[in-house]
Amino acid sequence: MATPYNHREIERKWKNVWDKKPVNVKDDKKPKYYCLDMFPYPSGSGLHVGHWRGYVISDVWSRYKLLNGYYIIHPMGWDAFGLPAENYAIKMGVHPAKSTAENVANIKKQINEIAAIYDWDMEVNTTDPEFYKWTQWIFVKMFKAGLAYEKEFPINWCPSCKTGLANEEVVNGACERCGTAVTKKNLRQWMLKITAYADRLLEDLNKLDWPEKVKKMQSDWIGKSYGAEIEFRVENSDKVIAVYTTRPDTLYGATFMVLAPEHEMAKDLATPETQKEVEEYIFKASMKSSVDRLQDKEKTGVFTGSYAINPINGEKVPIWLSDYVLADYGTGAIMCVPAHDDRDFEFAKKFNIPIIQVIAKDGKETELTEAYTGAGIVINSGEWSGKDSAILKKEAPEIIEKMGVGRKTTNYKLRDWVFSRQRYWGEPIPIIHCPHCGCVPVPEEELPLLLPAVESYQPTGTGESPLADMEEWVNTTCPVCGAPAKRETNTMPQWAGSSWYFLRYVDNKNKNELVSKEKAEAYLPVDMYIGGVEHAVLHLLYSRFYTKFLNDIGVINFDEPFHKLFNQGMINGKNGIKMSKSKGNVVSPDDLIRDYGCDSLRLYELFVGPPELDSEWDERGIDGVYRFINRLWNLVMENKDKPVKPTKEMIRLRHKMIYDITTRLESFSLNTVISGFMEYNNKMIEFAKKGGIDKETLETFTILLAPFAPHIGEEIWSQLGHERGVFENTWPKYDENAMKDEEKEVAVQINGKTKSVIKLPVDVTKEEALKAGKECLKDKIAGTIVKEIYVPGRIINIVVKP
RNA sequence: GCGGAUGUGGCGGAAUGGCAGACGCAGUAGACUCAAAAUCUACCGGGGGUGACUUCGUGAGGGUUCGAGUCCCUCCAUCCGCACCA
Repeated sequence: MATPYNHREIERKWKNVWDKKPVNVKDDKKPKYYCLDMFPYPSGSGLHVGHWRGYVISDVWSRYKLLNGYYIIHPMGWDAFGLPAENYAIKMGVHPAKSTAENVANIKKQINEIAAIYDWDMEVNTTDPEFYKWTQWIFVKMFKAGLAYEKEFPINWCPSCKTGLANEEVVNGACERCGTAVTKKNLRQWMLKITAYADRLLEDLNKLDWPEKVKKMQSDWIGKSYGAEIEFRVENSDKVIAVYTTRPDTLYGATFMVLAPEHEMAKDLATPETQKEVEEYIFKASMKSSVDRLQDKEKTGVFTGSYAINPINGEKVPIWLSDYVLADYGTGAIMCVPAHDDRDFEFAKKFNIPIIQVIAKDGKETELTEAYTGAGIVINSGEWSGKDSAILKKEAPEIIEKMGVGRKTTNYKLRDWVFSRQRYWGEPIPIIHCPHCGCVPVPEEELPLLLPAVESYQPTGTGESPLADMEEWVNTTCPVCGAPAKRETNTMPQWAGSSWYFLRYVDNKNKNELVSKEKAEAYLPVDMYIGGVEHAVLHLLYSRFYTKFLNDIGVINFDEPFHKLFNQGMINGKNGIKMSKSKGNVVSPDDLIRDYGCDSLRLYELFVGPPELDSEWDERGIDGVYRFINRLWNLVMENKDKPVKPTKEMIRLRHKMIYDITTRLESFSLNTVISGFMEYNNKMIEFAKKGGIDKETLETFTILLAPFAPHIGEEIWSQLGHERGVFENTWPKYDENAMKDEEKEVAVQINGKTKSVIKLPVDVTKEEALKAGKECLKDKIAGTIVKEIYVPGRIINIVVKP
């Protein structure tokens, strides 16, 4: 009996070997392949089996590419600024710098248990001044390019996190982090003009090999629409109100107009009779939170008392105020066509405003019980009547433009990025407020602007950051005129560092540049990015924006950061419940590694289910892969020294194995790769029982398995008598001819139902096959044969009529 | 409301339009053992039949096809995203 497989000893052995001699070393003669994980924020609770999955996938892919002859860039770092780290620090009563350092050390230890080929020489930490120097530098460059600007307006405010939030951080009216309902707060903010890149961010999605879902989420988030701005003159006044519409074809049906309560003209439109009511409505709207605004299904509104003139037909239309119109989209005012817009219909019904149908499916006016939003024939529209509404929709903007009452235009849902946070644990925004010169950036040579140590880092809740209390830090002099001036006290959001960290890995010790031209050209951009889907419109959009900006100012020579993206599914606890400390269903990898070994856990992480879907963790399932490893070990131990001449069947098995594993791996069907290993292992055991299995097949299996289970891969490879490591091989190639069977089992059917199975040579002719098929079914064919079908190697189907 | 994904044994899941349930977990029986664990062997969707067999079966209902889990249409359920963006 051979020595049983001892995972503890063998895994320790190979970890030591790799520490001394890593399997992936820098080699500029090889093509590079950059495989990146979304870097973690170092929380105090550590990793669970769900976090492992993404890291295992990226390591398997990296090692596969390594065997295909690439030099692999596979770095890891820490997204250590931001609310999670700071909230943890406040909870535990320690300084964020200290708790962050401890958590990084802890998680690094856990990540090393995965045995991934991370290159720790490339490690970055967003809280390291040598790193955030460049985060600040990018901000200064954006400021100089006019892309960072100050603005005071009511922003999304999380009362629990006590900070402002970007639109992307508000989910269903609640804070993305803590779930607290978001309120509005009027604050002076630093903004980044991401809208200046809206078109490029939208169009360049086409270049990306990303999941369609993520591309769609980004394109919906950018939300480009095509339409027209149309000017309505206010009756008895020289005021003009512009509205934005995507349906200029319905202009004749506009029977009223609605302005957002925040619209600059809202108050002025009130007449003495309506003034009180209008002011009340405006006040009430200003008090509403975004959650209230979402939840109020019933439309509210107030008539201003003024009328506008529809420019196409000179009709008088009443001007209303309602909070269903958003102030910061389009012009903050809309023309309302109740017959062809659901919201306008609802509003018109409630306030008894006339409804005029201008589009009919078949050209005939009908009684409308709801808005008709589809296309059709234009009616009741003067000289436009009779046209096809879809065509008119495209023509109308030009007609309006010629009339001098508007123009063709586009709009975006995307808003500029609220970039300042009223919190301590972030990069200080490197701006100095000078009473004479205004906003002046900290000179580039003075960066990094260090985050000062403060005694109280708790958020103040006042809209000021804790830095505001540090007089000696806040008070400074203007770098331009030397006058006394004050520092900006807001900090950057967590997304600041993560928007560009992947660029820094390849040149993380460069004191003079964010990344050198040579290294950027040699190693960037990222070829494969692996992480969860939760960042679809946050980190992934921001990173694209940063990359495009850095490309524009000549730092890098590409404008998309991540060529291919893979979103792994989550691993949940029993009954699909998300793993969390409070639910008590967190499965830690530590015990599993002790009992089953790293290789078993790596295999099981992939075997649980398709990598792109969420999976349920079943504790007992890992026994299956553990048994597989042991059976493989026993097979190798019992057969490695037997000289077995490979038979045709063994050679066929070997090539089929390479083919199956490679095609499944290439299509990222990693769960079926693992089941493939089990299948082929079982087949090799069958051969072994009948006399033996040849060494080359065992070797091939070992190389294929090595990226998935590297310890046992190395160990078996060395047991098979090799001095050099298993990763010094190249990925095996299959030969199509060698994997072809001589005979195939063919199902014989009558009317599509299998009645028998026969073995046929693969080169049999159709006639011979059908003859053999009919021969074996001769007792069962009752009636006349109407059709005979033969699909080589698969089925014979005899179609019979009774 | 709009958009997307998913739906297959007791469970996780496999199936270029061609033998549904690969692979694994759990389970049943047997071998080994004083015994247990581990391991090995066999079985393992439902109904019917002693049996070679037969019949039903991939969320529901239609359709296309010699043949449908797979393609088309209409629903249902679950999950995710967006949500007054004019």
